[in-house]
Amino acid sequence: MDISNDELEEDETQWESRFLDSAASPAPVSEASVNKKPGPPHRVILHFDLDCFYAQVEMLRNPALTHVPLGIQQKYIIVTCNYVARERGVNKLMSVTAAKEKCPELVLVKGEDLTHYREMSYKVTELLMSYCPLVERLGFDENFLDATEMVESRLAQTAESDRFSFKGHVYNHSSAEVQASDHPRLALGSHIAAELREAIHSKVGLTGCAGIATNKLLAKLVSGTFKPNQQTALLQEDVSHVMGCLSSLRKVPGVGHQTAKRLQALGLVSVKDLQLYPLNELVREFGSPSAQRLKNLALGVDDARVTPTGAPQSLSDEDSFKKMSSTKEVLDKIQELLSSLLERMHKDGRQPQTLRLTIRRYSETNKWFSRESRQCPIPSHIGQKITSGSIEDAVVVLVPVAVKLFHKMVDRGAAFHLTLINVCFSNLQTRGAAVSGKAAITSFFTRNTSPTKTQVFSSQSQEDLSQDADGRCWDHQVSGSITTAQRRAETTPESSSGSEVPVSGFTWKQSAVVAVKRSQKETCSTAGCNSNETTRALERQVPPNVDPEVFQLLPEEIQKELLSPAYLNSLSSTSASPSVADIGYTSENKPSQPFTDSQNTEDVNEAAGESDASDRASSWSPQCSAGTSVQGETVTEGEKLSSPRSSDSGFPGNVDPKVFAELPPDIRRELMSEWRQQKPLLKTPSSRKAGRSSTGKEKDRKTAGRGSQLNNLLKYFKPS
DNA sequence: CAGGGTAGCT
DNA sequence: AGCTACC
Repeated sequence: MDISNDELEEDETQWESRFLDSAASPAPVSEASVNKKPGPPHRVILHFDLDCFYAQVEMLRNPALTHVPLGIQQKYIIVTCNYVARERGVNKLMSVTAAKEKCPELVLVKGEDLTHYREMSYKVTELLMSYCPLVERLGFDENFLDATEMVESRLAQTAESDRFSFKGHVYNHSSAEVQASDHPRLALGSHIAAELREAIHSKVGLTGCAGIATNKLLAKLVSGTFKPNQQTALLQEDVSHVMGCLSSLRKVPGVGHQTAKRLQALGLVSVKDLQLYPLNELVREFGSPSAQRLKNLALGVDDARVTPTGAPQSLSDEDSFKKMSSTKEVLDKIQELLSSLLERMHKDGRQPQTLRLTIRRYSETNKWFSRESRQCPIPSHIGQKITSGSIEDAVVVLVPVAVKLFHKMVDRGAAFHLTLINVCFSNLQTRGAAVSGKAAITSFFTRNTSPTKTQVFSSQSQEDLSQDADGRCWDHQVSGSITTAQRRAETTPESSSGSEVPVSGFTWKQSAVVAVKRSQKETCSTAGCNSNETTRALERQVPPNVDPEVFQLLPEEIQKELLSPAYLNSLSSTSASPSVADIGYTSENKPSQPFTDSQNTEDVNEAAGESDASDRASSWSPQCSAGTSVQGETVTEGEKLSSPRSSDSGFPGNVDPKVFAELPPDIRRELMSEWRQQKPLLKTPSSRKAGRSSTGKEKDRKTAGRGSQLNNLLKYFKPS
């Protein structure tokens, strides 16, 4: 059976002319056919997969770990380990106890905080993007790169005698025996892969594998053929061999557990089974698009393009645990997660427009995997607190919102048993300001910056409300209370005045930890331990639209904050936007729509964003890309680097590819980084509906008003 | 599934 | 909002 005809060698002149056509006429190339069928025949796709990524990062951070068996631990499992540990029988996703049995000398490093992994991961992606914009991330440790145009341009420039060998392995062949001249594109692809792996090693310090093939599926399948730090190219003639070697359908990327089960129900277990199964029957089970895709995957056919990933579309933070069943714990956890998330969000520079809270409930009858979530819009005046750096203000306001979302899933007064909480910001809005671009770019590299100077409140949180699992704890009168004055003395020893509490030297997160520890000695909340009159007095003071129960759960300082004239004013000053009430303080039917009234958002942003150019110039100072700079050099073939095709590549339509290719690598990188910020807006699929209010001015706003260096660079761009 | 993320489709 | 998939 002739598999994948469409992927086999085609008439080259036809492809050449198509390529030239689209390169010559940048304008058209209907974006209608956005992610399918399009591409040139003969793509060259690279898949990069870093070796035991987390372990490598930890070994770079602490070279003493390099030669000891090392495991990266998240909770009770080893998520990955270095090769020393693997030699001793340790494997990925092994329980800590099993791993320690196998290898008692195993050194463990906690890997729950992903910050360093995320930073290194983006360094790799951005390095790749400095060579070619078509880079798609898959997790933190894998990247696809569409090298088609790089290959074509080398093909045009390289003498035949210079390109007749493969670098690295060739699947199923001893690569000496392969005539590279029969497979010039893949052979050149293997050279590019080798260069890029070397660049990753020399500039970021990480090793990894690569696969070279004609589509993503194949490149990925083949990349791990030879494992640490090697690469493998796949010739078309060996496609059926690769697919046939897969031990089950589950091994086909794109076929997950559920799909494999449904296929199994149809009697299909091997790849060959699926290849031979009648398409119409498949359509019956999966519908036409999915059926086609599945069958193609089994054949090694994959039309999916390398879709530039761009900046993340959401930021989330989560924690899992054996059991959480008190409201107090939930509140504390939400506060912890939100605090670190807000810090990340601030560094990113974009403004989240929706907040989502996800939980996983315990259930003995292995029903666990299911999660529930609730989300709500974030009014822009609150979002602005994040981008502007008022992180504490944002925490103050968002914690109760998140608690409210929690109570949309878990009844007050009902017992619960959670095993996970996740907090997520999404619907991220790039603002017109230079600030956002800079912050977002540097966010992946920069280390923790200046500590927060002032601490508006010390979070103690209501210890004892926690109480019973019945969840109604905040309703009872609690004895053993301490006085407000005592509490203040304990929680804010730095100052006797409650109004301004400067806590220098602590970041917010650190103070939060400190505060929580202190709070463990406390016995009750402000509300909980007050007499009836006091409680009523407080209730009278509940800010408009704030759920009194939620309000009472809050630390006193937060309550004060919410009652402050400044805060109350902020509610009314943005009359056109939803008040806090709209995002979940009141109980029923708020619109679950993301906040879409962008008009006044724009106004404010514009005002804030158009700071003068000199400010922005400093934002673009060189160290923005420090650490990964691809300084001068090595792109030895600098002039050979092919330029991205502007038409269907997803590359900004207004870039001049020739000019771009000639820019110094670090400048290219910077542009790519910048572009990455815009990319989500350019993406077709879902981001289209989100966030943008059909004022098709997006592009103009973005390209206008960037940093001065960028403005200089922008002269290379044709007006779109 | 474990764990802490992501993205896309429905 | 949930599911499926990927790492």
